[in-house]
Amino acid sequence: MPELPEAEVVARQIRAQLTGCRVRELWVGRADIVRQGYDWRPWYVDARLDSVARYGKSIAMAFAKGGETRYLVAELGMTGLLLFASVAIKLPQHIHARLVFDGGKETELRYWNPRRFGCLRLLDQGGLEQYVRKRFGSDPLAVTIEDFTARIQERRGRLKPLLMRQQVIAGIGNIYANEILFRAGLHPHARVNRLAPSSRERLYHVTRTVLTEAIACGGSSVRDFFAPDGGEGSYKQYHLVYGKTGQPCPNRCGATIRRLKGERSSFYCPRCQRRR
DNA sequence: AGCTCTTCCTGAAAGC
DNA sequence: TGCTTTCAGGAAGAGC
Repeated sequence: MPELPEAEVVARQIRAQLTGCRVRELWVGRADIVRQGYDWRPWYVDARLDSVARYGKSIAMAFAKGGETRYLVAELGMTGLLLFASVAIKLPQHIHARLVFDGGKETELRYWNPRRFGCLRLLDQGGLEQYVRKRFGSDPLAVTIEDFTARIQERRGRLKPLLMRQQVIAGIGNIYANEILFRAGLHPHARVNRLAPSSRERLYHVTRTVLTEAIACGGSSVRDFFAPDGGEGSYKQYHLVYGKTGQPCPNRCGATIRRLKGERSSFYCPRCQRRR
């Protein structure tokens, strides 16, 4: 499941490989995968890929043509991938869209998504701004410690859902939320507004460290994450709690990792992550 | 505001 | 072995 680090790896590879290339064709295999702007497909022909950005877990490609800029935004959902054609050839099913650039096989990008929790959007400048404003809060790698703690302390609920709330902090999903909370020594159900200032600051730094390290590793390939070039991320080997129910706590505290019931897989150490 | 439940969807894994 | 059932999960929306 691509989260911020995986999306960042995807954006970087596309940026390196395809920036400046001209679109020959935008092929869409199933119309319902394009959630917004389906009728704008023809515009993209002959446009050039100008830049690639990441918002939370989404990847936004900016195309330029005749002084105008439009965007193709990809939400990967759980199982979505953007793959260069040479890689996608191994995954013939579930390719819902293809972006064909001038220059042959190495310059084709395919959107693969078997479960289709995810979509594509074709947006103009205003559409992109609205999309970003509505859905994405602060980027954890760009936000200052002051903004981060201010955003957090005014909230009332539990810590883990807040950390995964895209409108507040954008890009963190279940895997990294679990890893961050363990490393910060904070319980998933800790009350956000009762965190000590030192805990909030620790959370800020741990979040950035975990995400930065994960990006440097190329992300986590937990089930089926592949970068556009087919590479797998290696950060999974540094996971301390995710998917490790019953195993001894990596801090050697003597407790075993638990999984909270009635909730989407929260993995934590009951001794190292106290609720207070 | 925040919490829980439901929906979307497919393939892997578990159950019989 | 082969069929059926369950489950996982990001995000959005409904209802409380």
